[in-house]
Amino acid sequence: MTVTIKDVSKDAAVSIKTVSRVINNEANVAETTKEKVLASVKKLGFKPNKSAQSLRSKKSYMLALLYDNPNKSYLADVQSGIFNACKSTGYNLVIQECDYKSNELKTDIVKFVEDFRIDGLIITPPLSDMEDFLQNLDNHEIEYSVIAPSTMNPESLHVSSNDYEAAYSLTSEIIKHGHKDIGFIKGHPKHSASHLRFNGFVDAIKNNGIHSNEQWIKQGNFSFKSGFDAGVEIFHSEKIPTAIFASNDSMAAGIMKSAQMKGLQVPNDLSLAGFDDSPIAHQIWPALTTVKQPVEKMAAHAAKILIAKFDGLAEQTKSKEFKSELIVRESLKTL
Amino acid sequence: MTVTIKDVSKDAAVSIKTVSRVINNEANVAETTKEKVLASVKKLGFKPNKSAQSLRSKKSYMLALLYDNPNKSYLADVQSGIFNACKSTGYNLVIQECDYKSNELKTDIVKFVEDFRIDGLIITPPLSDMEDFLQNLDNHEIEYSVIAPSTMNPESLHVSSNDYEAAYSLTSEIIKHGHKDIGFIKGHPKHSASHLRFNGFVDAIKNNGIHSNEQWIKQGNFSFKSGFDAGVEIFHSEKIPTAIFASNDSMAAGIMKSAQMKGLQVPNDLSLAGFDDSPIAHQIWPALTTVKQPVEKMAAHAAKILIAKFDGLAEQTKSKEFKSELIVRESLKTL
DNA sequence: CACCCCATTGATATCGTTGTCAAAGAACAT
DNA sequence: ATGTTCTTTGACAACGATATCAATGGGGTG
Repeated sequence: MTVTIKDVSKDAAVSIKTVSRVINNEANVAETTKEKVLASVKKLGFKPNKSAQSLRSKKSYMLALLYDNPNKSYLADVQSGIFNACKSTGYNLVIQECDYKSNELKTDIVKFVEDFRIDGLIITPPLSDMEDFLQNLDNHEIEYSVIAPSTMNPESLHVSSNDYEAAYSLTSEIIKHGHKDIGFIKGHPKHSASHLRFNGFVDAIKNNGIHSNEQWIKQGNFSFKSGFDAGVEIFHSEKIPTAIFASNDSMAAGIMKSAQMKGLQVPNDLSLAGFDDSPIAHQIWPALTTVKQPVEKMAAHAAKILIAKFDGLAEQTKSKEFKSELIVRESLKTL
Repeated sequence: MTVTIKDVSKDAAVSIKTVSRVINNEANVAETTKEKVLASVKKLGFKPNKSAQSLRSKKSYMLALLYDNPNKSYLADVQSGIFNACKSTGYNLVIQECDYKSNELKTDIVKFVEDFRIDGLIITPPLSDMEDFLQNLDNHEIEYSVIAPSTMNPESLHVSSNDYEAAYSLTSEIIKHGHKDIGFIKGHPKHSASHLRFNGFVDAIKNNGIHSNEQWIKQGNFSFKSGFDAGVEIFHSEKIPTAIFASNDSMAAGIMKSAQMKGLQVPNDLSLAGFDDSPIAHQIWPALTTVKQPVEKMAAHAAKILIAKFDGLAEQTKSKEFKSELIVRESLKTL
C-alpha cells in the first residue's frame, strides 16, 4: 500500500534510523549511503508520514496566521504568499482571527498555540504593533514572525515595508503635480503604518515649504466609511483642498463618494491618492493613484524565515525590508 | 506536562480503551462510566493528540479547499465560513489553488489528496461544474462537498444557491422600476452560475412581455475588464439601454467606469445592477443594486456536511439550498 | 438451574516515525 | 602496536492514540 520508512530501509539495505537521518538532513551520514537512500526514496516514491513525524518529534508542522479584521484582499494576498512558501516545505497553515482589543488575547493565543501544538505564528498589524503581546509570546518561548511596516525589536523575525518613504514620495509626487492645498486622512491609530504614512506626508510637505492646514487633516480608521465621513467634513469647510491623500484605498474611495455626492469631480475639482493598491483602486473611476506593496512576497518571506529557523537554516533567510512601488493613475491631476 | 489518555484512564480508574471509546462517542459504554470519564477529561483538561489519532486511525483531520482564481472577497468569505465550521470539530483546512484548464488537474488532485492524506475536499466553481472532474474523484473514492449554484448529481454532498430565482426577481425589480430597455452581461461560460443568472433574466423579460435586444446582451467573464469592454461596446451602439444587469458586481463596476468615461451619469442616464454584493458594490458611488448570497454560511455548511459524513452523522446535516437576498441601492432609478 | 447472549470492559499490539544509546570501524596520535 | 577519538550505523524504545480480541458478568430463555 503506502510506502513507509521500513520499505525504504529494506530497499536500500540500511537501518530505518539511517533513512530517517537522510530524510532529515542530519549530519554524519556517509555520502555513499546518503545517495543509496535517496535513490530508494525516489524509486519507491516514499513520503514521510506527517502524523508519525509529528507524534514522535513533537512538532506539528503547522504555522498559524494571526489577524484582526484586515480588508479581505490584504488577507487573501497574505495567505496566498504563505501557502506558496509552505508548499514545498511540508508545513501547513491555519488561520486564527483575533480581537486586538480583547483582554484575554494574550492568554487565548498561548492556549491556542499549546492546544494545537502550533510551531510558529505569523503576525499581522495591528497585533504586530502590540509590544506587550509580543513580549508575552517571548516569555512563553513561542516562535513568531512579524509582518509590519516597522519593527521595534530588530532581533525578532520580521518583514517590513518602507511606508514612511513611500508616503514621502507619494506626497512629493502630488506636490510635483502642482498641488499646495493638500488634505490627509490618517489611518487606524493602533497601526504603526498610520503614523509612518502620516510622518512621511508631514515631512514631505515641510521639506517642500508647504504649509499644511489642520482642517484638512482628519482621523480615519482605514474603513470606507471613515473616509466618507472625513470627506463630508472636509467638503463642509469654506475652503477645500485641491488634493487629498488618504492612508489607504478604501478611505480614498470613501472620499471619492463624498466628493461625488457633493458634486465635485475627481480629478478636475479634486485630486485623490490612496495607499495599498487594493482591487478597488482600479475598479473605480477615475482609478486611484496609490502605492503598491508586495504583500504576497512579504508574507511568503515571513513564512520562510520562520521555517528556516525551525530547520536550522536561519543564516540563509533573514529579516528584510521590502520596497513599495508608486502607481500614478487618473485620480491625480496636474494643476 | 501534557495530559494524555493514560492520565485520564488512571484518574477515572478505567482502561485507556474505555477513555478512547468515550471521546470518540462509541456505542456500548455504560452511562455511569461515560460520566466518570468525561469528568476526568474536564478536570485534567485533556485534549486528544491529533497526530497520534491521525497516525493510528489513518485520518488526517484535514479538509482542502479547491479553488480557481475567484475574486478575493469571495475566497475570504468561503474560507472564513469553513474555518468557523471546523473550529469546534478538530478538523483543519488547507487551501489548494487549481487551474481548471490544466490537463493534469485530475491526476494532480488525486496525488495531492493521497500525498497529504486529505480527508475531504470542498470544491468551488468552476471546478464544481466539471462533471468529469467530479466523476474522477468518485472513481478514486475521494470524499468531497460542492459549493455551486446548481448540482447535477443530487446524490453528492452539496450546497447550492438559488441563482435563477434571484436573477429572475432582480430583473423583475428592474422592470418594476419602469425599465423596458435592459442590457445583460453574461458571466464566465464555464460557470453554471452564468447560465442560471442569464436564464433568470431571459425568463423574467419574457414573462413581463418585454422584448430583448440582442445588441445589449454581451458575453463577459466576471472580470472588471470584461465588464468595462462590454460597456464600451454597448455605449457605442446607436440606442443604449436604460438599465444594465451585469452577472456580477465587478463587471457592473466596469460598466460604470465605461459609462462615466462616456459622460453617462449613473443612475440618471443609466441604471445598473450587479450580483454578489461584493465590497465594491457599496464602495463606489452610486452604490450598486445587487444580490447578496450567504457565502460564508454556505461554505460553513459545505464543511459541516462533509465532517458529518466522516463522523457518521450524515443524517443530521444534509445538502441544502440557500436563499439570496435582493439589495436595492442607488444605482437603480425609477423611470 | 444451566445455558447462551449481549453489553461492557480491558490487555496488548499497532500505526510510522524519531530519540537514545551503544557498537563497530576508521583515523589519528603516541 | 595500542589507546583514543571521531564518524557512521543500527537495535530497540517511545510518542499517544485506536484496533483487535478476549474476558467478564448480568439478564434472558428453556
